[in-house]
Amino acid sequence: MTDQPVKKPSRIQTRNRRLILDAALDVFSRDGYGGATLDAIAKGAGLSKPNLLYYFDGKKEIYVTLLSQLLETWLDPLIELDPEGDPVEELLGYVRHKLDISLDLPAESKLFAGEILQGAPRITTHLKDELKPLFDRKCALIQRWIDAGQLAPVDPAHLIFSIWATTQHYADFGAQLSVLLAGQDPTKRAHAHLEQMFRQLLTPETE
Amino acid sequence: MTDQPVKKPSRIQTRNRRLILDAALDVFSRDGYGGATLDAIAKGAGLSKPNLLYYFDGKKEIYVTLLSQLLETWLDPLIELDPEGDPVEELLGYVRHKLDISLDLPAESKLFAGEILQGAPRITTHLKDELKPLFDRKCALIQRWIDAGQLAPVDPAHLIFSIWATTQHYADFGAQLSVLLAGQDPTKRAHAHLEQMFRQLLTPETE
DNA sequence: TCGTTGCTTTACCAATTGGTAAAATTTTTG
DNA sequence: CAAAAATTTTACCAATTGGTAAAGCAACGA
Repeated sequence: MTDQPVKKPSRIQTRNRRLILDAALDVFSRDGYGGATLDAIAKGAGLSKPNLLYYFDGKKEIYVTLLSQLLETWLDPLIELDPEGDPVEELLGYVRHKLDISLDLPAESKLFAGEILQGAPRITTHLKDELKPLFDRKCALIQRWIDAGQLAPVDPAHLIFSIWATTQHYADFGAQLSVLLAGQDPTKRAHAHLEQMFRQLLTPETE
Repeated sequence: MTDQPVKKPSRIQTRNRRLILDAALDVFSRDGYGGATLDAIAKGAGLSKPNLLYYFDGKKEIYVTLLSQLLETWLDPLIELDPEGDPVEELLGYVRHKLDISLDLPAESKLFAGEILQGAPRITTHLKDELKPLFDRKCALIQRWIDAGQLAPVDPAHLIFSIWATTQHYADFGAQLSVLLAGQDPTKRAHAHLEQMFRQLLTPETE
């Protein structure tokens, strides 16, 4: 069973692949998959186009690599929901964490949103294999918390959707926000608002 | 001041422009602006490409026409927020209405989301001139309701963002939802969940 | 019925795009 | 250092794309 034709990558390889992926994130998130060009990515990475294609097999592979790496970062905070912790605080912590990510890494969020928007044609497999099982586990956990009376009765799946929607909104619709808020920084108020909303929704009635 | 070189459009014109815009909505919302092609739109409309360009001056004009028509439909339900009605019910009605639109017209929602996602480069003007003033007026209205004690104290702007985010999510992230919910229809539970969440958030404390 | 106008088709085209072949160069290794 | 391997450049190319020119056809008012 010694099938390891995979050599460890050279320093040059790691550096250039990194450069390419960074540039690609910029371009793909700004122009969408269809609007992005290899020339733009190559330019952004400071490489020639054929050189770029020496590291990746094509436009699609760059894109998919980017997305699947991203998906892991994306799932992490959800994984960290601790069954042992206080349910309300765990979920509010998740909201905070998600919002921080959206505010700090809008390009990543946009890339992901753009792919889903177009029907997720290139990552449905990843969604099914990685996101779905995790999602199901966390829904079950939330349901257990509710059954134990530690959480107000909410629909676990749609609660998660609401968290995703409200937090991602600050990244994905950033262009709209900056028009509507006339450029003022939404960070503090966003945090306060989501905290208020979800705390009220989740806190169980203590009679 | 008799400057009216604008003739009323012929029946053929209205029909073909409609055909084109319908096809364009399909293509743009599925492939994004950059990924969409005039050939695909022409094919969808059942016209030749040059024929299509007889009705519109180019790709961009089709797209912008589509978006600005859409923006009006988009603003309508917000306009209808009635200062005379019961605040909580008015806002919950808005949530319901928005959710219905997302569920019924996902392509429209996706088109809009896609444009914002890419920084709204082609409709910032529209946003500033039409959406912003309306948004400001409605924020002020919500604030008045709060001051009158008819609504729990929330941040008006971020409340609106949350409504937009949660309702649009069902259209824009439809591909993700259908993976996570394994195809079951989210309609009923979505309505119930959002009603529960926003009612709780908005109902003022009656002590 | 004729001429004007409006609509459609045919035949193009220049620019861009994703991608390749192979030579030239640099880096690593024995 | 010399050979082998890895990396980069140069020179391409076929397909696609947004768009045009101009001829053909249809409709309609006088």
